Amino acid sequence: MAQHKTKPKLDEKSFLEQYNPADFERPSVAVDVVILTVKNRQLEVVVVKRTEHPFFGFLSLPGGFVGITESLDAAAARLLKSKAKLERVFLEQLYTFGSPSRDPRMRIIAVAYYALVPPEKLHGIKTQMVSPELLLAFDHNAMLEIALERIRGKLEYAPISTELLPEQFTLRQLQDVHETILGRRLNKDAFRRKMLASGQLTPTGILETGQGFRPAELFRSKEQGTAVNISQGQSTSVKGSQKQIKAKVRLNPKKGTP
Amino acid sequence: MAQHKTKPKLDEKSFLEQYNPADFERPSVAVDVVILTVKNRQLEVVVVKRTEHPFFGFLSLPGGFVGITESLDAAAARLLKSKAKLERVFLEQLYTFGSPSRDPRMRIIAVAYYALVPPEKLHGIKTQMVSPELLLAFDHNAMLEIALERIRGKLEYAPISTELLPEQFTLRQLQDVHETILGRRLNKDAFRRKMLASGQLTPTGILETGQGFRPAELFRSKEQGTAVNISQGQSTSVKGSQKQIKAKVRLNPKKGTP
DNA sequence: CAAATAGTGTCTGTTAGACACTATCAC
DNA sequence: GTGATAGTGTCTAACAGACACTATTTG
Repeated sequence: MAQHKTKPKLDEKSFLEQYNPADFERPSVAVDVVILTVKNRQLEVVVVKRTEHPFFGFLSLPGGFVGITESLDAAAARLLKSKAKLERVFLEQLYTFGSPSRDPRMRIIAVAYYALVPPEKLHGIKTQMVSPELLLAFDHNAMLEIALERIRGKLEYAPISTELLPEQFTLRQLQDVHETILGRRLNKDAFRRKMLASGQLTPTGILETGQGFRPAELFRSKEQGTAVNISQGQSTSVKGSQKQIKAKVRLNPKKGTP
Repeated sequence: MAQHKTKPKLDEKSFLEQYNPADFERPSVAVDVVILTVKNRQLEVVVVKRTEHPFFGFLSLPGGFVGITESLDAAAARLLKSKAKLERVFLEQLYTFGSPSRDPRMRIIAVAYYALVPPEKLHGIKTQMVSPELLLAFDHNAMLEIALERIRGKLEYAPISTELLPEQFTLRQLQDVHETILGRRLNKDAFRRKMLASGQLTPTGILETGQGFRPAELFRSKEQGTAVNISQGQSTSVKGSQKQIKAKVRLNPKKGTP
């Protein structure tokens, strides 16, 4: 055997010798979070670069162990805050991954969560475009895939798409988000009708400006609250401005003067 | 406390410092299974009587700890077999419950599964009618509630209702199952049209007999496989008879002589 | 024959897709 | 005015609900 390979090779073996997984009575439980956003008609996911073995140098989803007195939801919210500085965003449990071989070090059962956030809240946070080429550590590609399936399905009956937009948005922006998630174009008229009839949107009477064409009315989502209620921190209102839209307070003539 | 044996030097200091299995308090991980069936137009769930504290004497869902080398799916399948003698049935992961106080003894994280089985497979197994009066131990009422939500939602797009019927069944039986799960009556014509158009059913050309009125054609579900594939045991075909139906092999005149 | 349910045909109301048209901004 | 998109109106196709009608069994 070549012994002179002095490169500090990952000493996984000695770890396993010392802590044989077969001796463990209990698995560890971790939480991994699929944090998704839509930016420029493109799905992106928050990733971190691994600095430890296994998958050293690979990208992975942010994750961490669940404290012994901490609920799963609280652990997910804590990770969201510590790894992506996110605090009051849509967060929901996704699926639990428990293959005995999913982590070569030891038995770790991972409860996956997914979060939806507008891109404005991710300044300075590392993201990657969601694509078939994206390679993640562990079974994190499976987690990402299941998260996408979940939101695609949920899009049809739950008002989750507004979680990916600023507080105020136009119907065109909302349609862009839907088209990006579903990966196909949608009918404009039908989309408008369905959204307006759903009762999930509140018209603000404010029109966007600065677009070079007829301005659209801004809407906001009816208060729904996040899926996971974190009873820490207080209700801070989200900034309602987006880069290409400068909302000017002006009544929609249609609403004001019939 | 110098040990006689020096700890092996590991490259992954941070990993060991943070997650030394000897120091890190880990939760136990259990699997609980919501086993549902429909009997006489009534939803029923498999329960066991607790013989230990806490909730001594209460009813609970069948459950047990996950083996250290066992996948979650395998643990659920094992419990299904040991507690209800069920082997090749629809089984799917539901949700993971991790409140630190959900078990007063110790921290136990429970991965809930749900299974759908025809009532014929539950001879000798204790079940309870699903009703608001049913009181279960721990957070098992929440598990049951989430299982019901899941199947109600899934009924609309997935062929899961056939899992609650014998291999061959009439459209009326299928509609009964749907009505029981949804808790409301459905339109007969629309139900027939939708089911036949869905491509999920295969007509057998066989008619039921002994009903005292015009016999209905028997259908079977197109092979789909169970959600959780258990690679133990072999493919045994399910008995196709139900108590009130004696299927006689006779061609459906409509199909044979147009 | 009567009773009871299976299965078919048809009308209607709702909704999504398609398309045409008008409205309103920046330039 | 021109260019571009917002928003409305209307026709059509697909489909679910409703109901009437025929078909087929047991007794």
